[in-house]
Amino acid sequence: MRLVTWNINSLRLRLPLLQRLVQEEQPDVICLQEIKVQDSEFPEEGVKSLGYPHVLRHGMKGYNGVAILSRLEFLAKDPQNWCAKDDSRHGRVILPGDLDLQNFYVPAGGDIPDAKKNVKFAHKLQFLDEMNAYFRKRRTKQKSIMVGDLNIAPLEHDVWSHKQLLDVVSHTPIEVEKLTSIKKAGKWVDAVRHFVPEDQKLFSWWSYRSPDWTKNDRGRRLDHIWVTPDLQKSLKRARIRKDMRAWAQPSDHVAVVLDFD
DNA sequence: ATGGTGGTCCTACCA
Repeated sequence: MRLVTWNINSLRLRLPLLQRLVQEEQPDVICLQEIKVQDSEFPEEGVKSLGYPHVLRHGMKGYNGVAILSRLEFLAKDPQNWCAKDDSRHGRVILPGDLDLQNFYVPAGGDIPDAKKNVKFAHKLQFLDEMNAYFRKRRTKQKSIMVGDLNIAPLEHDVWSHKQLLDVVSHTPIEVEKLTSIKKAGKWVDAVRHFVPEDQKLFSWWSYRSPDWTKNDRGRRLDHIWVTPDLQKSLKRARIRKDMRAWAQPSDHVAVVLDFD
């Protein structure tokens, strides 16, 4: 089984890049974030012709939006709202074998890491609290995977400079603490760090706001794949497709690829 | 301390 998560930053604009990714990886399931297309404009035929007849889409006009594309049928699908907002940040499917798969697009949180001065940061923290409550409340679930652009780089070597990013939204102590708490609540295993030691730098995002993204490699690991402990022994391989950042007209995020039995 | 680029949609907003 091959699973991919990718913040595509506009599905319609980057459908050709999705096609290239499909040709190169042949994933069974693809979780997308920031599709930036409302459901009525969703490129249904384009996605199906890539070999994905089963689609969950949860979009809105202009912003956000997630989708799950699958070669396997869904036993159930269930997009969900968070923070009492209909802002298209989540989708969940059950795959054959009762594999539970959740796809999240956590709010980025704006520029100022202070919930009193910045409502976007307050929204991000509230979203994380709701995720925590959700995973704490549901029974210990097996065969469960959660992926997405979580907009937090939790570990010291998930950012290019731990010291310089301590006060930068995505790597502040309060965000890291809340994400770590969610991880504990769901007993999640970080499927990528399962294969890559924590002292090794690892990024999935490089800002557009740099004339040369390769210079000094100033990235962050914002995109994640977590699995429940029962799946840990099934994990085969995980990769972050850094090379995709050098594609023509790229997303600022690259795909994370997981192989498992 | 500041501004840098790229997406949607049409005037700013968001990343």
